[in-house]
Amino acid sequence: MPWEKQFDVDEALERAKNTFWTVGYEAASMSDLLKSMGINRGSFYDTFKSKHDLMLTVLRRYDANERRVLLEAVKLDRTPREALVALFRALVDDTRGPLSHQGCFLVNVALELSPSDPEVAEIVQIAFADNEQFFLEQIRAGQQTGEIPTDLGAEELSCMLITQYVGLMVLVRAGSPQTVLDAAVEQLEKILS
Amino acid sequence: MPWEKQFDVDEALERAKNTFWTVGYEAASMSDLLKSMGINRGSFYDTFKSKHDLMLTVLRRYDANERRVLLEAVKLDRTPREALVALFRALVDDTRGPLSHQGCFLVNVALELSPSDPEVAEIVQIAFADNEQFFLEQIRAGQQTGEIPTDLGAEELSCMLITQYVGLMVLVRAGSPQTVLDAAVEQLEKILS
DNA sequence: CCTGATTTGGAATGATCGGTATAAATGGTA
DNA sequence: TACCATTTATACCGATCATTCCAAATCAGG
Repeated sequence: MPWEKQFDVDEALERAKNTFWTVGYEAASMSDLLKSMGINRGSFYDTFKSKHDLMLTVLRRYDANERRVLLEAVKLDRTPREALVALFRALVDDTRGPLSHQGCFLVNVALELSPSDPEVAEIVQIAFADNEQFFLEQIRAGQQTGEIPTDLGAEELSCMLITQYVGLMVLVRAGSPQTVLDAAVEQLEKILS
Repeated sequence: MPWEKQFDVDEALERAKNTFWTVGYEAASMSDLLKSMGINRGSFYDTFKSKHDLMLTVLRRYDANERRVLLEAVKLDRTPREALVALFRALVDDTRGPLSHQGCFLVNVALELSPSDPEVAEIVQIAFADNEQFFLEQIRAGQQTGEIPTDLGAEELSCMLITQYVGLMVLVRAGSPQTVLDAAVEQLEKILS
């Protein structure tokens, strides 16, 4: 089995992400991770160095491959306002299905590790700021075409939206009733029109 | 030293809360807890039964003595709209000071334990629903006196407010810039007038 | 069919986990 | 002062923690 890796690194990272996502960083033991990743101890420490480094790798991968990709996907074939609405609808619709009540990986990690882990905190803050920037761009574009009212300050509104984004993800994970999530998004739509 | 407890149970719970609040449930070891509570193992298991039972006790105590008390305090000498504004201002002002960047104990626990701990989930859901009810009452009262616009649905708005509440607490713990927190609250004030 | 670089599974590491057991210390009562 | 219920401090429990280590297994190049 020499000369090349016997397992798919990307697939292993994907599975590690799911374990961290479901139970959190501290509660995910190395045994849990190795089992879900389908590799053995030797391979793990050779390839990923440590549990902490694994988390950083997984987090950066999620940020690039999922968070940013979602923002781009939601813009396709949509006006700015439609893009914002579609994003928030997608967030609360993820509640249905087998992976429900998991919330957002980034938000979960932010709350658990940010205060004690500067490297995580930096990744989280850049991601949050980037989301806020995305909101700001959509709001400004929507205000120019007239589909979003201009009597609301774009900067303040984008800050409220990032707060709403994070809040919704917590409520989803905490198991809040679907009616509450839907109502919150509905109110948001009203404000944007 | 017999005949009566040698330590203040309430004081011990207060200190336990601070430890859970700072590092979370999983990351708080029994050694950490005993040290911060200032009691020994025997006394602990006699009085509090287990780490898990301690968390439930602390959580219920926080809910009754701090969350509910804050809602009542904020209503004193204030109109409904003023009460809502004062509450959100207080949330983001807690960032300053030595206990900053801790967020809300209830929100922290909700995200870490709700998916895996039904007892915690129930306490959290009742607390969130009670906060939402508080928001709804203030909105309706404010709409009757005319200080809050009636073109916004009170139910939807209260759902958005509980989402904002939770979201702000996460951003505080994640270390978001004060400007973002202030802007989000400012936007909220605009919507309420 | 060797050789040797590489990965494998799993044993072993010391530390720490939550929780229990116990014996010494305590101080009001008799 | 002898008694005794109670709390104290600490030794100890098996389990599990993240990590290290190593011999056995593997297979391309020679």
